[in-house]
Amino acid sequence: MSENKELMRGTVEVVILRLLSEHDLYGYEMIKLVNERSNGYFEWREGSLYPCLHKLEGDGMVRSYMREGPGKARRYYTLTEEGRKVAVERATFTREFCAALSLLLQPVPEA
Amino acid sequence: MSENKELMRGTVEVVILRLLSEHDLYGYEMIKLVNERSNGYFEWREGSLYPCLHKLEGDGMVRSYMREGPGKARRYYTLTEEGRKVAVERATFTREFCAALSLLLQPVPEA
DNA sequence: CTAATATACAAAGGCAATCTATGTTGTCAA
DNA sequence: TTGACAACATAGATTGCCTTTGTATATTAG
Repeated sequence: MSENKELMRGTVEVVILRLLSEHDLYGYEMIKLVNERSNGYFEWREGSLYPCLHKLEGDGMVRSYMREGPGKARRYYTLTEEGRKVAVERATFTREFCAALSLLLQPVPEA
Repeated sequence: MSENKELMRGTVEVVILRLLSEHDLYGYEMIKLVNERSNGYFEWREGSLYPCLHKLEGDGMVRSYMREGPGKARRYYTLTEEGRKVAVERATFTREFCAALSLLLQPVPEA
């Protein structure tokens, strides 16, 4: 499903923000979650995700904290107030963009 | 409408191919057409389009020819047989990708 | 008739998000 | 104890597009 990796561009941030709108998650969990939910259209790897998470943290969109438990300690991410606002805006915009693109790409009517 | 230029990535080629599936067009015309049809979500400029057209021609997806007429001579583009096939495939794939992304970005249900 | 604007094509150079690749540490099952 | 997997991390390369600049012609305004 790697027909066009370029399409993924600009989607990582907004997908992360949307995921965290439901509840806190740790990085590795996001990867599994997205790859399952997208019916194979997304194929996230660590290298795609972690740099982006760090950037979002630097931008004040998310905060992180360690949580101990069974297994290895995990770094959970949570939305800041700003992040929660931006999540809605960007998700809305991106859905509208998808709609506009799909419209442009409608099948050509048969003669 | 330049909230996220990265979203445009990987869309230029498929949109061109889809446009040419209807009838031949020249470059400048494509720009105007897309910017109108997309309700402002696309803001193509020359620098986005022409290099991509040349690439598609190099890849054997399109052919071009000059057409004289009133006004300045224009270079028209037309799909090759291969290009016509790829146009359908890529447009379909991209629409499915948009659907998958929109699904991921569904609004969070209110509590 | 002249200036300004729009049409039309072209290409060099740079950016920035992402991918590839690799590394580390810790856990668990065989 | 060895392999596989979980979990995080980052350096470096890639690449498509944007910005900028350039050319030339056509059209409209004044």
